[in-house]
Amino acid sequence: MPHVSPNPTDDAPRFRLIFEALRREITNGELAEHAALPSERVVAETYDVSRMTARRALEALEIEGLAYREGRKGRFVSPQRLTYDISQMVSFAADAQARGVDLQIDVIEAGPRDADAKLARDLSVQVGEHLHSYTRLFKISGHAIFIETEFVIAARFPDLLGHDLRQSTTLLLSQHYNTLAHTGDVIIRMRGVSADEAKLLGLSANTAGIELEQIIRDTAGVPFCIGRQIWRGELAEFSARTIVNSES
Amino acid sequence: MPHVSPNPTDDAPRFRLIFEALRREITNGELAEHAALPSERVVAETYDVSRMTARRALEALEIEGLAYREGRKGRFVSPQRLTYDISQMVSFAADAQARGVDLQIDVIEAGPRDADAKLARDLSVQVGEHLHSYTRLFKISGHAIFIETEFVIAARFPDLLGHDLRQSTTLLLSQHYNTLAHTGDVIIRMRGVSADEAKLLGLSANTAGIELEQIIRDTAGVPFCIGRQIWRGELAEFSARTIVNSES
DNA sequence: ATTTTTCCTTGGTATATACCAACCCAGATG
DNA sequence: CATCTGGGTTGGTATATACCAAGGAAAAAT
Repeated sequence: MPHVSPNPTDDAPRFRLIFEALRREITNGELAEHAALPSERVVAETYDVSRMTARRALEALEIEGLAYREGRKGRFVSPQRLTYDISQMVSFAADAQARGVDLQIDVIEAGPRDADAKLARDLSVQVGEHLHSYTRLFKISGHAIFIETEFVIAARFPDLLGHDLRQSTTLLLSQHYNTLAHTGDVIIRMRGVSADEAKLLGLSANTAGIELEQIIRDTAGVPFCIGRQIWRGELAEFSARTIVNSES
Repeated sequence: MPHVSPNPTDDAPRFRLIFEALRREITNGELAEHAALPSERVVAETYDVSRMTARRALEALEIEGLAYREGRKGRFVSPQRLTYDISQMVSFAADAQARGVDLQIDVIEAGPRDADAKLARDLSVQVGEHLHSYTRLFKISGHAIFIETEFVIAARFPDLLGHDLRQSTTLLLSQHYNTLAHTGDVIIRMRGVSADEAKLLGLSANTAGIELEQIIRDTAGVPFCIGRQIWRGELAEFSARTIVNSES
């Protein structure tokens, strides 16, 4: 009997009730991290709603950060959020390895790239300056977390791309080129992931993610690296320690 | 003729093509900031798709940060993103006023509140300690930007709620209680807004937003204020200046 | 001139259906 | 044994429809 009109017991939308029921299952621990959630069709049948309504409930879980999709395999319970400390300029890779996390870095692309207007400005070089550019996918325990593209001044780091990029580049730059990250500017914003990014992250296009843009400077205050990361928004959180410029 | 099968000219989903067409209109400047976008029904007719498909295209614009919804009034072009510098502990209110922004603060709620486990830990007080709590809605040029709830130790700031809260509380605390923000910890994460928050921000429930949690400490390093903000994700970005702890 | 009413537009929710592409696994084939 | 091949699963896209509630604006009543 379709269109029976609003729910009699509760005036909240039906997808919301389903969402709350599933959320309870997750927070109660009935569903463990990375456990498979019921599929759209199963949810639809279980709660006697259409598949579209079931989907809305499941999508609400994703937005809430409680679930994630893995391509066409299904939906799964999100693990605890990963905290990334942006005020410690220590590289994510070095930090993760130090904490014994099962980190894996895939190199997606690496090659030369000339500075466009924005890169030139951020790196304080001329437009057209030769840069190295490399894009890497960071995974933890097999789960994609974020994609990072970095741009460094080629003249300053000759043959950088000849090294193995599946490791912390912070360490690489300090060990082989005597360049130490000292200060940096970071910008964080929410935005939709592109089709390419979605594919790498195992998301569907137009999912919201968090973009992190970093300008990294050496001890002399000279910028030498631009990093752009796009994170799965539901898996990460960013912490910072701030000290006031005591203008008192 | 329904179900005519994939688009012949382009194999991208149809909602994506519409999304891109609308995006072009926005980035080209054909649609100004805060200008009304065509409604779901108009888009559906214009591009000869069903309303659901039209809706998907419009929702993609929201995720991308290019559009926002205002209740049931319609969708509008997002203004330029607001940058909030989290490493300058200067209050948002004071900063905005200094830059001549038309900021308006609505007090939603204010009253006593006892510390729960998490608040007690963050403020280094006993569970049950009396706190002042107040929730305020920040708007710029009439557009809601974020909701902030702050918790301060009541004993330290007697009669704080007797003051006008429609101003920078950073200033309030420094002028009347001689307490200066000096250091702070910030956490940023993406999460869905609750139904209440959505109403205040003029969003629909289960839209993604950005949550910002701050612990603010005085010059002696003693925490005295916890702030929790939930931002419209598409309208904001957060910047930070970081200095490495030079562990070299 | 002000208030009330009505109507239309807008997004919000929901159903029912259809076909597609990717994926996984089990069973058949080589 | 390894490699194909189906069939079933999953989400992805898309249509067509229906009714609701909130909001705005113009029309009607006061």
